[in-house]
Amino acid sequence: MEERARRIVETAVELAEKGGFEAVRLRDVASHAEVALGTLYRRFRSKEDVLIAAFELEAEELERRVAQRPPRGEDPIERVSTFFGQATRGLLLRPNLARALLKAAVGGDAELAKRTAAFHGRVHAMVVASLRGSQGTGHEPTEPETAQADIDERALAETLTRMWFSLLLGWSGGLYGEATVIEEMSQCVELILLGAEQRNARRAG
Amino acid sequence: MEERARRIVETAVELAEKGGFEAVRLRDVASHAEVALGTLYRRFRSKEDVLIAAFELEAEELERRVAQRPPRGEDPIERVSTFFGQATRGLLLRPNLARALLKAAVGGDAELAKRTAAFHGRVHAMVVASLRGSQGTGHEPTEPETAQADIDERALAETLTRMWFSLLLGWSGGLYGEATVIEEMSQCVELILLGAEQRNARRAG
DNA sequence: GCGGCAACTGAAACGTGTTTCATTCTGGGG
DNA sequence: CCCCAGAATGAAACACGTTTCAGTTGCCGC
Repeated sequence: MEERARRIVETAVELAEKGGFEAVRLRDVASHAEVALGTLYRRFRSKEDVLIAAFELEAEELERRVAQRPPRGEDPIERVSTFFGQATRGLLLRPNLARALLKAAVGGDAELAKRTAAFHGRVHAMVVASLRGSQGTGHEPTEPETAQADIDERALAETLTRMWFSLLLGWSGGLYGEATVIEEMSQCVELILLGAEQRNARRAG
Repeated sequence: MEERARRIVETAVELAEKGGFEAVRLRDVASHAEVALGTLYRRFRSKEDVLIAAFELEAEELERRVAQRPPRGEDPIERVSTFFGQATRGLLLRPNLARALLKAAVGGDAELAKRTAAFHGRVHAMVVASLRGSQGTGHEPTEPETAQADIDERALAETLTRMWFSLLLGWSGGLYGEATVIEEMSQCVELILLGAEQRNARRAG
């Protein structure tokens, strides 16, 4: 990321940490980042755009953490639950920032929704890795036989990621606390992975 | 709902149908509803507040439709899938309005998040009814033995409703079309209900 | 009727996201 | 060294959600 853009995003993060979405006033962002407002608008289409860029940084951080300490455990259910627990706790370390990022992620227009979808895609990859219990990037060559499983894994990961996002939105609205998000997410992982097992068994049988 | 408030919400719905969230300019709403802006702000805390009130009307409409033609079928999975299909198609009949309502539902503050949660609650009740295959309101007296099942049903319904909402957000952002929402939702219903079956079987066994 | 209080009104003002524009800077090619 | 296209700047303007307020209206108890 180019120097000015980086400063802009960093400043937005600082302000969001302190006071959430509303505290990120673009005039302040521009002046603290020492750029003109027009420059900010040359790089970013909107306030949401700036914050979604920050969300992408957050995703990178999560990827680093997961790469360092990949979820262990025998059971895929356990590994995936652990992953989401880790991700949730990491994001919610800075609650005001997290709320601001979520608001930006759902508040943007269709163009920005694609960038949010890309963020989801990065989470999927980590979920798939947790499912498999490998530290792979999710794109190693696989045997033809596992291609179908691949598709299924991806669909499961997408579903779980959507679920996670939805729980985070509930947290953001004050409906439940961090512990509830993690607990509910574990329940969901269990339900959905058990369901997938069962469905595959029925189709095979 | 009081006369003026009703006119305000109706006007907001009309404008939202035509041009979505941004087209609902509160000055226009007030003047078309023939009230002063100050009056609008006496009744509603914000633009989101007005639109969430509209969302509640939408919920009532859905409840009427479901009461008239409750989802049939032998299988709970089939009934719940049918319910969500019906709900999705009903909401997406007016896509601009639907997007506006969703944006309001996720964009509000903590206070409004509670009202959104209440909307979810109404959907839960319909999901539970579909699960059971009865047209009940969800509050008939139940035998003590089914109390535990009740809790489980409610948790399942909440999970499914969150899932639905999350898919609607994806639709709203242009990530997928109506058919995809319905299809994905069916997959989820299948996965989650099979998973619940399986989990209960394991715990019992 | 009448007084008074609460609601309504119209209009202005404010804050902040976003746009515009004339001017100034800057770095790379002649 | 000079030129200039593209980028950056500073400042003003605009749009719209939201707030404020002084004046008006309408209703309810007396």
